[in-house]
Amino acid sequence: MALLACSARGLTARVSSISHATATFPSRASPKWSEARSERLIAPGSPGPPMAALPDKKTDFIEWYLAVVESAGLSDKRYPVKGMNVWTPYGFRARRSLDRIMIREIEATGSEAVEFPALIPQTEFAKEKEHIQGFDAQVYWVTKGGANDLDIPLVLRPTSETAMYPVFALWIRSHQDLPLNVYQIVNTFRYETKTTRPFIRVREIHFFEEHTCQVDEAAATARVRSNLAAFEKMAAAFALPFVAVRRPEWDKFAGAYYSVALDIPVGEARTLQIGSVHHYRENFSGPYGIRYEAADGTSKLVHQTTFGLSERLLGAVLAVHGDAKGAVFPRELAPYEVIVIPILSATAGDVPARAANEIVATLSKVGLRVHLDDRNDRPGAKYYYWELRGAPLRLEVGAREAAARSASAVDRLGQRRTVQLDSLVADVESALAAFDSALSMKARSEFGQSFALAHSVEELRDSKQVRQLLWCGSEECGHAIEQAIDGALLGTPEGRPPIEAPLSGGCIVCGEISVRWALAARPL
RNA sequence: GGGACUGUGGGGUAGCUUGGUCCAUCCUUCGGGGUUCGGGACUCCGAGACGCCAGUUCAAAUCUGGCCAGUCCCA
Repeated sequence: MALLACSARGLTARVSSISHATATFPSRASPKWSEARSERLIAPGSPGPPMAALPDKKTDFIEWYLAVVESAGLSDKRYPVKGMNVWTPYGFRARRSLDRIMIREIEATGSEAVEFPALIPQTEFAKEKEHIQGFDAQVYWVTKGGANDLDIPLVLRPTSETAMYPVFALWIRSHQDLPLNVYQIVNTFRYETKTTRPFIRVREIHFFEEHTCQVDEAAATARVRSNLAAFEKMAAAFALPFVAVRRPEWDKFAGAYYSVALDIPVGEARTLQIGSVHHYRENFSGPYGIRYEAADGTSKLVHQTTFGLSERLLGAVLAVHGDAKGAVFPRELAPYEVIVIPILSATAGDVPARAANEIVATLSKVGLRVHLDDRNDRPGAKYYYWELRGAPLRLEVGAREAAARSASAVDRLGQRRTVQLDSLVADVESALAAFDSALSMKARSEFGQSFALAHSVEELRDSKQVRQLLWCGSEECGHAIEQAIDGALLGTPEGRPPIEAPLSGGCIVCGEISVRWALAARPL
């Protein structure tokens, strides 16, 4: 059983060693990384010494990912508990942006923020059988208060159904109280035994969860659709193309009637689940007694839904948009939208610095997230620095621009243009908009190339893409597909499948003619 | 749960086989000074490590045992 205990000695020893940390590369031994490190390359146009390159994204994806997270200064994973990482100032800014987008879109659908406690009594946690079975191996238990054993052990929330639903039962009396749509953004805890990765698989999760109670199944189904629509808007802000997939029976959320997962393709034939929406029907309202008096006077159970997202979205954005130079943030998610770099020189005096200050003042006045980089470094070093950290747009002002009341704007995809100080806000806005649209176009094109049809079980083997195939819906054939692809049957797309093709032919395993589209891949 | 491997400054490493030549190599990083600033500048000075605990030995980064941490493979 997992306890919260952690070696006090280990903690102090390690913490003292990281107290002055400004380091950029992973500390944990990694043979692949050191191989990659030994390959250095000379940065194009660099007169200086050879610089360390990031590992290759295509061939060493995980190494590349870890190096980007570390060297972009987004997370410090040297905290001495596996899977529990430190949010650095820069990473926390990205997290705030993430929260802001989620909050904006969910509140637009009439959901309200709440916060429930992190500790859940075992007695409440145990009420829904499938749910506890699903989480049993993953929960942290709090069993002591000081030196005394607690009479009822407490679960550190792995998700909040069992914390909220006893209270929902108190809140809801009549159909007038419905729908109840609430969400919270809190940390949840899951005892992962597999290898943990910053943002993607962690033990302390920065989690978004919406929980709703509806009058009946149809209303709950409508809520699921509304959540999917809300996510579409969030995904637009992240420039992340995704596919919503109804998971097969054997892979749905513990306790759900059905689960719709939000998946994105990453790398070769791999997918990453970045969120999920669940329809619970009466599966939880029964055990927790969440009933209401209907207009006709009868007592009914509510139908519930949930919508879950997490910091993994940040990982997904890095994985999808990042490149050989490092992270790439879409405008809304970026810690800073605009970086201003004065180009100093002995002959220009303080002219560039004054222009830079004017730019920062103008842009921050309208609420843009701007950062002035006035460190004593060469401009080129700053360009590389902010490219690594994924800043969408940088403005360079030297003597030439200052004299012309302009600045050079270069976006993270390398597009260069000139902006005028006298129409600065509009010019910067349009540069950012152009960058975002180029970024989503690029992502959409890569998304499109990540899927391929499979016409037979044979074609699943050694897939380089996510496979779309015909499936009869049986568990037996599903498992045969999973075995062939050495991964998972993700399920059936909600709405249009990634590849639009006529639904003709039979199940690729058994030949049955009554079929649907399904997707298969190797989850990351 | 079973097996294999790894642990050296903030990051990456050399040294370990054959104990001494190691108050530990190199790159990067960090602090201070000067010069410089349109794609990773230069220079001078300085800072920083053998995972932990025992054992063997005249002598341990190096050998042995235990512990802790991490990585990979299998169930």
